[in-house]
Amino acid sequence: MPKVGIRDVAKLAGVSTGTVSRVLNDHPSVTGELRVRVRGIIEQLGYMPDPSARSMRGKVSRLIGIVIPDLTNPFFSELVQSAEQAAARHGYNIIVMTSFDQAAKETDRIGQLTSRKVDGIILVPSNDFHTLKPPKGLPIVIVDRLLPGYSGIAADHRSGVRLGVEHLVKLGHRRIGFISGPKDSVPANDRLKGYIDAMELISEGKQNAAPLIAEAAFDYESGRSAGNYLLARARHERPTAIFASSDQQAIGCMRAAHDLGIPIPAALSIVGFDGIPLASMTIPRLTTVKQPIQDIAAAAVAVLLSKQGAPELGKPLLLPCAISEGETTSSPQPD
Amino acid sequence: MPKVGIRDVAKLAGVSTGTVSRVLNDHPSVTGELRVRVRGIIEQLGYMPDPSARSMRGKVSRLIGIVIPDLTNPFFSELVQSAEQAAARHGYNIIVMTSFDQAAKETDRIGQLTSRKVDGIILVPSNDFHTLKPPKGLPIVIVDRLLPGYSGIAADHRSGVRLGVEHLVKLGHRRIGFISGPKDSVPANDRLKGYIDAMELISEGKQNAAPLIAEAAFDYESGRSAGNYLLARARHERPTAIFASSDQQAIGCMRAAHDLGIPIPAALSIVGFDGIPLASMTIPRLTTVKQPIQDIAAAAVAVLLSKQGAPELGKPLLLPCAISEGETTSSPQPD
DNA sequence: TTGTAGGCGTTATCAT
DNA sequence: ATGATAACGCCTACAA
Repeated sequence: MPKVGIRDVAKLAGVSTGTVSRVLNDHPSVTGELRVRVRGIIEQLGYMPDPSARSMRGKVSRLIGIVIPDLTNPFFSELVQSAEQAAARHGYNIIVMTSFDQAAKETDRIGQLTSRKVDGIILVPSNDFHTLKPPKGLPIVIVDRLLPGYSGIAADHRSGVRLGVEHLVKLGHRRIGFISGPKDSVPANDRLKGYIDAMELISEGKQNAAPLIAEAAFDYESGRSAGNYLLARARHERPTAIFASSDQQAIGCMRAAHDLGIPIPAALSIVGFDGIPLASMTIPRLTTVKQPIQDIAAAAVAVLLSKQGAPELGKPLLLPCAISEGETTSSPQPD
Repeated sequence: MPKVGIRDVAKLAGVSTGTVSRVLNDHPSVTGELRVRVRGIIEQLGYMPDPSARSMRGKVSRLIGIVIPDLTNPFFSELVQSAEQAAARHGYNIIVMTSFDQAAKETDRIGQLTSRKVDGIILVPSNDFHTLKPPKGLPIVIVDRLLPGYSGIAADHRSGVRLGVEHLVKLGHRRIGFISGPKDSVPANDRLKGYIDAMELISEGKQNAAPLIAEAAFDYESGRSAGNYLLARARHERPTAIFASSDQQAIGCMRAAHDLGIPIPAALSIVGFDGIPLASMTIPRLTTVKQPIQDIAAAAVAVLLSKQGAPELGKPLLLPCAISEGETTSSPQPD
C-alpha cells in the first residue's frame, strides 16, 4: 500500500495538484463545488499532507516547542498538558523539552527547536543566571517566570493573593498571618504585595491589622515551620487565619496546626495558593487560590499563532486567579 | 543573515554537498583529513542540518511520539521527562500527546504522529475499550499498561510487591495486611499476586500468616477507608504492618492509623508502591517500592531506536522495582 | 479560477 | 574517495 500523496488526490479528482493544495490551505480562490469534491476525495483516500514537506517548502511546521525547568512539577505538567490541548485545537503539535533549570541546557534546547523550524516557543526560563539569546524571527513567549524585555504571560499573583486575603476578611478575620515565599523570587514578592494591599485596606477601616509575616521556601516542610512560628503565641495574639504563598506551604501549615491541637477551620482558617491537585486531597480539603493554568497556556498558544496580539514588552499579560473554596475556611471564633 | 545550508559548507570547504552529507552521517568512505576539515567548517559556520529536509528525503525524522492518558499523573509526567532525556541522548526529540483515556483521541493522536513521520511511538494505552490499530511499519512500544499482541515494557509489579512484603517479613512481621487495587486492573492483580507469593512463603515456614486483604481504588480516600477496615479489630488480631498497592493508598492509610491513635512505625509499619515524589514528603517519610520509571523510559527509547531488541510479543520486558526505605517501617512490638 | 513548473535542503545513486 | 544530479512532497509564482 504505497502512501497516498497529493498527486493521487489530484488525479482522482481530475484536477491539478495546485488546486488540491489550495483546497488544503483554504485558499479563497477555489470554487465552492470543486472545493467540496476535492475534500471528498481527500477524505475517501485518507490523504494526509506530509508535514516534513510542508515545513520544508513553506514557513510553518505546525509545531510548537515548550521548554520548562521540570516536568515533574505539577504546575508545569499541567501547563504542558493545557498547551497541548490548546495547540491541538489549531492543528498544532507540541515538542516538550526540559531544561532542569540549567541555562546551558535551555540554550541548547532552544537551538534544537529553532532548527526544527517550530513556529514558536513557549518558555519558562530557568532560574539559573542567564542571558536569553532571542532566536531572531522566531516568536517566543515567556510564561510564569517573567523576564524583562520579552512578551510575558503569567497569573496575576498579586491580585490573586489579595482575593484570597479579602475572602478571609469577609469571613470576619482580622489577625491574618502570611507565609511568604523566598525573598529573591519575583512571584513570591508579587504575592507578598497582594497581602500587603489587602491588609492596608483593612487598616484604613481602623481595625487591628498588623501584618504577621513568616518568610519561607515554597515547600511543605518550610510551610510547617512557618506555621509553627506564626501559631506559637497566646491565643488572643495568634492569627485566626493564615494565607500561605503555596499549597505545599499551606499543607505543611495544616500539619503544624494539627500537631498543636488547633482545629481547622474551627480555630484557624487556612488558604493556599496554586490550586495543585493535591489541594483537594487533604482533609479537610484546602481552600486555595487557583492559578489559571489553562488560560495561561491557551493565551500563550494564541499569541504564538498570532491569534492574539503579543503583550507589549514592558507589560506582561496577567491572568486572573480564582478562589477554589475548600473546607479550611470559616468565620473566626469570638476571642 | 541568510541561513547557512549544506551548500555554503561545501563551497567554503571546496568540496561537494555529497561529501558534506557523508561527513554528517559518518559515512565510512571519507578520508580522515577531509572529514576533519569539513567538521571544522561546519563548526565555524554553525551549520545545522534542516530536520524537515532530512526527514523528507530520508526515512527518519529523529522524532519520537509519546501518547499517555494524563500528563498530570506524576507517574506519566516522570515517564515523559525520562523519555525526553533518553531520546535527547540519541539526538531525538519528543512530541507529547494526551489521550485523556479516550480511545478515539488516542487513535487520532497516533494518526497525527504517523503523518509526522515519527520514528517510533511510546504508548500508554487508554483504559477505554479499544482495538489498537497498529500503524504498519511504525515501531510502537506499549508501556505500563501492557496489551496482548504488542511489545511491552513495564515495571515488574509482582516481584516488586514481593520485595516489599519480604522486607516486612524480615523485620519480623507476620500479620501483614494488604490494600489491593481495583480488581479489573491488570497491574493491581499483578501486585496482589506478589503479596500472595510472599505470604505463601511465610506460611510454609508454619507461621501464622493468613492473608488480610482489603480491596480499594488506588486513591488516597480509598486507602484511608481500607486502612480503617484493616485496623478496626482487637490489637492482637490487627495487622502489625500494611502493604498498600499505591503510595496514595498508603498515605491515606497513614492518615487512618493516625486518626485511630496508632503510632507509625511503632505500632504499625506501612509500605507503599510507586515511589511518587509525595512519598518523601509525608511525616514520617513513607517507605515504598519504587517503580523504575527512568529504566522503563530508557528501554522504550532504546527499543524504538533499535538499540535494543524489542521484547517478544507474548513476553513483555519487566524491569525490577527497588525498595526506597523511609521511616514508616520497623520491627513489630511484641504482642 | 485553475494548471504548470520550479525549488525548498537533503540524501542516495551513479559516474568519475 | 569524491562529484554531479535526481528525487523526496509540497507550495506558490506565474501563465493561461
